[in-house]
Amino acid sequence: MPELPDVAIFKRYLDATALHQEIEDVAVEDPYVLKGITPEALREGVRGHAFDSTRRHGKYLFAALGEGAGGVVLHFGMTGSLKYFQRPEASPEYDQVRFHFTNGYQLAYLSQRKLGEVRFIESFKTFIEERDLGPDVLAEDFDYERFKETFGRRGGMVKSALMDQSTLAGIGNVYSDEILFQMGLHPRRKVQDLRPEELRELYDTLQEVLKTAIAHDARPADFPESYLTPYRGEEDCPCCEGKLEKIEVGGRAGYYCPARQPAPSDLRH
DNA sequence: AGCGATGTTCGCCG
DNA sequence: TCGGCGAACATCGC
Repeated sequence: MPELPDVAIFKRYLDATALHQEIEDVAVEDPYVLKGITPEALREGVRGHAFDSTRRHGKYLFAALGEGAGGVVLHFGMTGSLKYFQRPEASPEYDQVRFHFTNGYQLAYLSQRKLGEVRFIESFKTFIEERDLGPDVLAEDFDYERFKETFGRRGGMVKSALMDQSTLAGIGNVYSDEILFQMGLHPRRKVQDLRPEELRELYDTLQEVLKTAIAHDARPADFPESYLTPYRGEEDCPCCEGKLEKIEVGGRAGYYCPARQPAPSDLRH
């Protein structure tokens, strides 16, 4: 479930495995996942270089080749991930792009449903601007003032606003539900109806939830017992004796606890 | 066999 | 100009 915490773990994984390894070749299984570049041009761009640092912005991971050589942007869609391996029998299914290193290892970009993308770009900063991505919600300089400026101006429902990547970068369907559950905020509350202290608490909660997820390697099974995510799709609420509700918000399935996250008055009649 | 799924984009409408 | 909505993208699992 590649949202910010998952991509943060992919970043750590790439940093611990494929960094500083000379790239010998690139194999593209399905060019469909390559956007804006041909397999040949990608190979031309990376061969002989090494990934020398990585950066993450929201759900995007950038692996830089260093010294103005550009780099590779990875986006994981709904089903993407990375695997670093050596022996052919360890080769994963659904690999779309493989970077072969001179040490005999490969880094595979996997995407079972091909909704992710791989790009070759010059500048990550430019890419972020062109994509119109909002601030990364775990960036150093993303303070409460910044949150108020961007998110606080939003109209619409709080769940939809949290998931809008041009407002805030990094939060998707699963973590928006978790953030709202932890705070006890109904997904259909209007952003403009939030009291100042609620807006402040939302900022604190979203940071706390994302950091907690990363601290648990973005593995829902390891999340604290008070977390909703492992219970998505199940009936019983982890916080009380009641049942979770499933509703549609902005075309996405949202799960919440009606007891903990009371509906706003304008939704009752 | 049909439907839903963790993501993004685009066009249409109010 | 923004937000809501539905469809589209590709594919798999239930």
